[in-house]
Amino acid sequence: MQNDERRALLLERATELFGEHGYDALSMAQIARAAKISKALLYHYFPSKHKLFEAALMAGAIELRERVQPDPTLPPAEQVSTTLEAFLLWVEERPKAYAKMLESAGAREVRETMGQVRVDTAQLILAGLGPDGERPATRAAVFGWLAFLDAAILDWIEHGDMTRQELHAMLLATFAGALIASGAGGAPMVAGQR
Amino acid sequence: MQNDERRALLLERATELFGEHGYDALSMAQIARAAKISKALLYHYFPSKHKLFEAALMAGAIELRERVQPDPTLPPAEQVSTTLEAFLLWVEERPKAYAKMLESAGAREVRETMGQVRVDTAQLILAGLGPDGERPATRAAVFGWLAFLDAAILDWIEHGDMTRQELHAMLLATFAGALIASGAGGAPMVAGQR
DNA sequence: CCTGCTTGCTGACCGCTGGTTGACAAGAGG
DNA sequence: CCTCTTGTCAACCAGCGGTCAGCAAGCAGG
Repeated sequence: MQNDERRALLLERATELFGEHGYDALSMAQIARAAKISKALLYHYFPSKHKLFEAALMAGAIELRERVQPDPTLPPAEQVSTTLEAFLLWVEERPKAYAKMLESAGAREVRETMGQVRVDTAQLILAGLGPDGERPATRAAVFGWLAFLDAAILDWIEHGDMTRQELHAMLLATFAGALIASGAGGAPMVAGQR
Repeated sequence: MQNDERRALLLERATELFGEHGYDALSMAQIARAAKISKALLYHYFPSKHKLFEAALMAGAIELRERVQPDPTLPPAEQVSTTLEAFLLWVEERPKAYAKMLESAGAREVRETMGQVRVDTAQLILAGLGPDGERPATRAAVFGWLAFLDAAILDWIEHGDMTRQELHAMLLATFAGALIASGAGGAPMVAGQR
């Protein structure tokens, strides 16, 4: 079998399995068994479990980024709203996998990688806030809100008793509230995509 | 050495080490070596790593609960404010250990335990909110805010460029903002201790 | 046809982890 | 003196992430 073809196949299968079991409940031996190859061959294509997970994560992140790309012709507040909506739609398509990915963020080996993703996202939002984005309280508020976002989404997925529209409105209002609470003018809410 | 005495000593030492290294970066063999006993003896006192961690966590939780107990003679809004202040003071005394505990929450084996702690905390806050506490959006908002709280605290610990007063004001305003965003009246903010 | 090199692939192994077990030493009570 | 309980540990287990020597097959050159 060709090198690239097999690699792509393995990545696809691994992505699926990670989304089903999470990072630390899934062993390399299991992945190899599911793909009907030896563990050593799996290590031939991916140098470590951490890197394999990263590759699977990045594949998803690229697709997500395309889907939530804000429309720069819209006013800033609209951009935030539609980007958030696109994000929630994306989550709604794969709720269990998203939940497992959030869980996996706590695993020792991938904590730093996932943390970096969050830092990048926060930086994007902060950059859109202009000078307010440099104030420590605003930085903490944006980090806090990203955690709020994920926790609220987990609750949404788990209980299933809210509409996407309700959640969207609550998240958006909380974002504005957090910015105001941090002392930022909260004026030009420019979009931050994920 | 007496049974209870040794057990207490081991618990103390383990609490210290967990606060220093986190759950998954610390092995039972290391704990045993630090206490100058064999691993098997450690397992004689605590049936599993998970239970040992739980015991260490509970010891801290009891102390914390005493310190943040709200004064029921104060008006509800005051109770929230002073409880939050007491909590931040507690964190400020052991910032690194608190951060490590938050990190440890992601480890597979203790995730459920830590999740339960958070559910209990949320329940306490929701109970204080009266009828609004039963609305799905408010429940999600409270869960979200608890995550906001921890993320903002991590940012505060990591960067060290905010005063406790600033953080306190930001967290309190965000809490009110989240409640309003969830559609709750936000009126009688009754205290929820940790 | 044979030889030799590359390439895809594997079984067996390593050090570590959380967790278990059988046995030894010591003190108490008869 | 014997026995029973209690504290203690070395040695072991299966599973983990990760490594390595070597097999099998296809292709090139003589």
